[in-house]
Amino acid sequence: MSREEQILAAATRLFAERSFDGVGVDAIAADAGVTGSAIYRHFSSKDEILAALFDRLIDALLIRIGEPADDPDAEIDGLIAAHVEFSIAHPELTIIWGREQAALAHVYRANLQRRQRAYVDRWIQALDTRYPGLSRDELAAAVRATHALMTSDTSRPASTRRIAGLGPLLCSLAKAALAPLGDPPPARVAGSS
Amino acid sequence: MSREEQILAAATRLFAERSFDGVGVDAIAADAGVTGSAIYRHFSSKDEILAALFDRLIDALLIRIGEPADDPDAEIDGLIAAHVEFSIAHPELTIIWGREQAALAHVYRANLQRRQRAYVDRWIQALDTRYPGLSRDELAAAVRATHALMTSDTSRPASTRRIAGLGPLLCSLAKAALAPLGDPPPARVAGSS
DNA sequence: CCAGATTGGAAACGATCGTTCACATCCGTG
DNA sequence: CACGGATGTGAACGATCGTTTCCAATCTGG
Repeated sequence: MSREEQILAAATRLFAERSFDGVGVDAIAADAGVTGSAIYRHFSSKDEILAALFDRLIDALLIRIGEPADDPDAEIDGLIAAHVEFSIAHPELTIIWGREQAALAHVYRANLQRRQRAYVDRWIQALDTRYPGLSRDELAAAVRATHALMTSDTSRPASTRRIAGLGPLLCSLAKAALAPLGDPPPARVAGSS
Repeated sequence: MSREEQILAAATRLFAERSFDGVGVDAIAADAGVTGSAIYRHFSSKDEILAALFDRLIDALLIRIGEPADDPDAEIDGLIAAHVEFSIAHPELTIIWGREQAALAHVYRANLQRRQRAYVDRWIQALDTRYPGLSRDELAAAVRATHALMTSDTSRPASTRRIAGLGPLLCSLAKAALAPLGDPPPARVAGSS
């Protein structure tokens, strides 16, 4: 594990436990086994560390969702499973993702928002196909609601035990939450009733 | 509006926009029309301001939910409506609630957690009555998931427009999300099929 | 009008913040 | 061995942090 990765791992842990503004570079460096000034051999600023974390986060997320499925229901199920699995596999990054976006310096924010929008658009596309007739604002709100539901375990106090079978539970809740968005569209060709 | 309320209003706005650690007492005071040191005429510390915000937040929430309803479905619907309406009426407090709990000083944390547990227990009771047979951990996870869904609009970028009919949409999504928890329990006395 | 309490401002405190700089150490390559 | 680049340390920087202190202004009740 390179020093750079050690620093990122320490920053991930500390940013999640406290916050970006609540953690100093000296604390991150100490957790990585060096002194504060050594941070600047690997990152040009504290902000760049946070930006690197967001970049890795989106990478890990985009890798999980793969290529779109043809069947609308299968596509949504795949997106849900990927998102839930990510939030369980990387709880600390998930916490940072939901909490520290405003703390990201303006210089790096545009890039994060662009990649993030690509991810959300994939969701909106999937929902629009499966539940047609909704406005883009409504679709975006539904996506936000579903994402919040799936990452809700990160708001659990760190002391409490993570329950077994959490992933399937969150998947079923997320899938069910989308039901009121509408009935499935009619199949392209006439067939079964 | 008393100076104390002005300070709390300024703190609410700034803590929500930036974060607790990211806002200095001078900024809060300036927003309230005084200098930084004047803060300490009304609050003993910056932490006490945050504690006061949490206290008011729980107050506003507990007032909204009122007394428990007899019908399990009506009770859940009431809880959902109250929570959604609160998060829409007080978006800044909702942001702070979800983001700054760890920033609250240890001295004030126990009180917040006690009152918050009372609120969550009311939810767990309602869900346990309507969807019996689940473990307490599962119920707690479902409550967290539903709460996250209902407050998801606070993760919207501040620049985007809030959509009309957001409240009913979130209510229906929240209600539907609970469906996979199980079928309704049989009525106490034999009657309609 | 005056005594006392309330409220606010200016300045300063020690601490911590992110960052830089000068210097030492190490390591691979010639 | 000599050398240059990569890596790390310790000290210091200006800035900002939360807080305290001292003093002035304002208000209130007798």
